[in-house]
Amino acid sequence: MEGFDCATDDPRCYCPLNDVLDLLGRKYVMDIVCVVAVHGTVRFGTLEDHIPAASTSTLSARLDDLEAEGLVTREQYDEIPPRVEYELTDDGADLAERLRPVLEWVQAREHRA
Amino acid sequence: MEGFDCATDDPRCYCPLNDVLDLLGRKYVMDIVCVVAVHGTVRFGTLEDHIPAASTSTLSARLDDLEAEGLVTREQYDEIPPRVEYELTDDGADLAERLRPVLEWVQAREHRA
DNA sequence: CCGTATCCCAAATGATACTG
DNA sequence: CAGTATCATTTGGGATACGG
Repeated sequence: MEGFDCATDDPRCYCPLNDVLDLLGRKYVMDIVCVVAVHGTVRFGTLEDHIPAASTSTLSARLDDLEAEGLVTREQYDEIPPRVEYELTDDGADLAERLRPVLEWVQAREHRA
Repeated sequence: MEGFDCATDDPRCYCPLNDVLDLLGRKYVMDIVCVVAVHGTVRFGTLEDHIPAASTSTLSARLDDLEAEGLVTREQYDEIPPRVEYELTDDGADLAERLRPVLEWVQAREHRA
């Protein structure tokens, strides 16, 4: 991994644990980012349809986390029935773009297996 | 996310949950991959030094998982004292390469904050 | 040195019901 | 529709001690 900003002799040379990485390292989070990225803008119910393994409460909690981290925005429309749209921020889109090669690799690998 | 192999109307269009993604989405796993990638080959104790937040048992368990997924190899030398070297497989190195932009983004972002 | 075995605890998720 | 609240449960992870 040449070029990676990391002096190999420093015990803390690796990309250290932090909030975003912790968040990414939680169930469904990469999936959520991916689904939002693919849709551009997406409603809560749609997310549930796409990630049926995640419970309502978990999905909701992770979306809150993502919003708090500034990776997604939540737009609420006061209609009846209510409608809420989630969308990636510029920052979130940047992350999604970097995540894509990883997800493609995961997909390709599963296909091989 | 144009170009991502995913039809947006399919409820399962996103990169689906699978074993590798689950593994990546666990505490310290991306860190472990990164540390091994940076070192090329690394001993257990060194990994512990680099990721002090992870307990011995957790580190050991994740390394087993990574080996089972074919992402790292474990080479044991019957010396006294014993020595074990972990190394990325070709597959693991491929993943690490794709992970790098993500980790750089995480690092850069933390630096901004 | 490199782990595994145990036990324990906290955190994280699931299920469900209910509300604006 | 889009959640929140609550409760139960699992699972993951920490600490420690011991074995090869």
